[in-house]
Amino acid sequence: MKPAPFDVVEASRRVWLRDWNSEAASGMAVFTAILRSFQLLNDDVQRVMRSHDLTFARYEVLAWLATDPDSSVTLSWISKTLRIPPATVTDIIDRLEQDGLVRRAAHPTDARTTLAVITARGRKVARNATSDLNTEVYERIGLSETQRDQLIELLAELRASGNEFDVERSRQVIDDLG
Amino acid sequence: MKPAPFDVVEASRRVWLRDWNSEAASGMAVFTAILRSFQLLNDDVQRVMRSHDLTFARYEVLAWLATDPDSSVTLSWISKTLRIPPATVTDIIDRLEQDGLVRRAAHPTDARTTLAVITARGRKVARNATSDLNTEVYERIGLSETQRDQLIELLAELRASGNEFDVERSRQVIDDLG
DNA sequence: GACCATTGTTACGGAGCCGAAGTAACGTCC
DNA sequence: GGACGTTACTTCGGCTCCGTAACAATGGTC
Repeated sequence: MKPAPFDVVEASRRVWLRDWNSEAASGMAVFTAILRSFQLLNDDVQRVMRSHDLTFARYEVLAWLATDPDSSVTLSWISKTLRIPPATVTDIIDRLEQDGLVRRAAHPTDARTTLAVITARGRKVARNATSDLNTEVYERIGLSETQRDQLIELLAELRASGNEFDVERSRQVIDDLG
Repeated sequence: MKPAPFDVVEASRRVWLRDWNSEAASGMAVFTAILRSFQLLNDDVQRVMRSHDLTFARYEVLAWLATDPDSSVTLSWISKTLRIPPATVTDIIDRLEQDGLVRRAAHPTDARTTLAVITARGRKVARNATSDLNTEVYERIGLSETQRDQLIELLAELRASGNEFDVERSRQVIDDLG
């Protein structure tokens, strides 16, 4: 996509400062900047996804399944962790199953819950897609390592304050990964 | 929506550092952090939009029309500036027109182009929606003024390096606003 | 006047979200 | 051990936006 004729974030900010207040203006600028940055990167991500016959949502599920040592995960875990509505999880798993990348399995003790299990083919697809994402998008983001860290840190604070994840439990869970 | 059980960004980063390289890991973390921050704020934005019978895309168009002194703008300008595909612009204007918030008008000199003109009702709706967005989302973002500025600055650099907007022309255009 | 670019529209399928309803299984509390 | 509320997943219909492609009409250029 071609560049916009000007920086919409900065332009909007001027308008907001004129018509509203500085608190609203900076908040608006934060949201708009995040939205536009997302769109920018997402365009590239989608391109890679299409070349692997995936969508980002399907890829995300696959990627988590591929990293999990047990290679299986409950559908509700997917919904909670990736913040995907249950009805959409059903769609996604349907499609992944249909493509032979995942299969549904019964939970050993809880008859209500369904497990998603990655297949060998799914594992291969996940690995290839991630490899492409890395070289074609992630490694090309135009920021220094220091800037990336700052950005990640600021957004972590934004998310924590908005209760996007459980700050208390997070440390334990993550330490368990290592 | 309820918080995720842990910080997915940080968890993914550990996995990436184990399986790939630090460049890919920080890039992935940047994208994921932006995505999740967007989702977090967007949930609130959508809530406000729904209460005004708008979508964010329709609101954005309306808000720009409301601030423009001439109150009219070509459809192609909308497409380029807000990065909305032409076919979607047609949909959006159709709906705004149907709701009586905007009307189409012929361009005075170029018979190919169509102008979108905001109505009095559209102006009122835009103002109310913005007011709610400000108090219910933008003014509540959990970052200090300094942090917001840092964040906006980092994202501006990310966008500029990704050619999201025309850096050269942007200064002129924005100075013209003031 | 021929040629190409730009503008907007139409049509089609795909993806994900929303809301609401429904089924089935689990857990708890009296 | 039965009633009740909760949790897990599915189904359905509708909506919005995207991607692609084709098309008509106009404008600009050589």
